[in-house]
Amino acid sequence: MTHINKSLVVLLGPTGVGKTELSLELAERLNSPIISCDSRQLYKDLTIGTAAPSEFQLQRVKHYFIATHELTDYYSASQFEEDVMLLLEKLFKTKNTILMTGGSMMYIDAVCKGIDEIPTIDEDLRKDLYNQYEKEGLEPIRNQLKMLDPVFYNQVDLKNYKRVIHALEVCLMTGKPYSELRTGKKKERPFNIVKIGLQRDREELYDRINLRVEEMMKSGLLEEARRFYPFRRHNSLNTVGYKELFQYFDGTCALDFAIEKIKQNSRIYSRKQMTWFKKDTGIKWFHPDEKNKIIEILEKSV
RNA sequence: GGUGCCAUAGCUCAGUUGGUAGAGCAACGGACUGAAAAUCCGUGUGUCCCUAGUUCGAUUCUUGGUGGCACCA
Repeated sequence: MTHINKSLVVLLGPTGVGKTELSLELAERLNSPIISCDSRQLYKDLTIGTAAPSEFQLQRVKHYFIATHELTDYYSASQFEEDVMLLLEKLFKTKNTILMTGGSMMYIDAVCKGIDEIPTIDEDLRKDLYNQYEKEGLEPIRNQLKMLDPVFYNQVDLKNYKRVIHALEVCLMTGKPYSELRTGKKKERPFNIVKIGLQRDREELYDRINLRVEEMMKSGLLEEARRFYPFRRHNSLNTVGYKELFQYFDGTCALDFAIEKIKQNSRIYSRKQMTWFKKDTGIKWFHPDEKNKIIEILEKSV
């Protein structure tokens, strides 16, 4: 059923643009909790390095998907879609407008556009394939994929091991070609979606990112990273701000170099986010200072 | 002050037996359907320090500058 009076407001933008601060104000104004849409802030304890909302901010507005998962947990865009859809169903019973904010592009799309129904891969199967990949390289895996799903084999970037391996995983797991399960169909949602994009001039954004990294270091990012060094093989720690410091701990680079790399990788990440967002013509863009304009738009559209 | 070496992309440097140049890093563009802050792909952006010669043609050879480094005073 469609609730035409229900709206999901999505506040998005590149890392460091100023989403968190504005999201609190908007949430209060909309009388909404905040659904965080961040593939790293959802892990417990990655507080400094992911610039997660502070204790104080979390008290100010109820947040979902902040520090809810263990560093060793497996999580994905598809699970996020499922979790958020269930949550929205519940929240919309008492509220007409819900705010979601974050910069994880695929998570946003999973909620707004949906994602195909493909089973989560069995842990052992994934392990086996990665063992094979480490021992024999990608070639044998490519060949298997070519046999099981020649259609996808011809589409996929054959150098991108994650895509190749995942396609084969799905084939082996389901007994069906991966390409058959990939419909790419957009799911209809029973609520309106309003996307607000936050944007700054590149120089301004880069300055903020660089400064924020310095502040993270002052706040104790080095100690935070050292604490989770034992977890470095987990995906949750394959994250800008941690992986560079792990290299320093490994002794493969100097601390100053690692810090510069964090800044650089954050800047690169912000560009990748913008590359993705630019394709989405449904986003209305604003500078974070244009708060009144944003509120005006929201009052008109929700 | 003298002698020697160097000056080429944002940086570190190749190179052109004279036909206006290319690597790494950086920078920038892009792809993206269950690990996405992941993973992968693409692009050279240049007064070859300045000046005057030689030459059909000079970033390359020669003269004179300028700047840097080293050694000798």
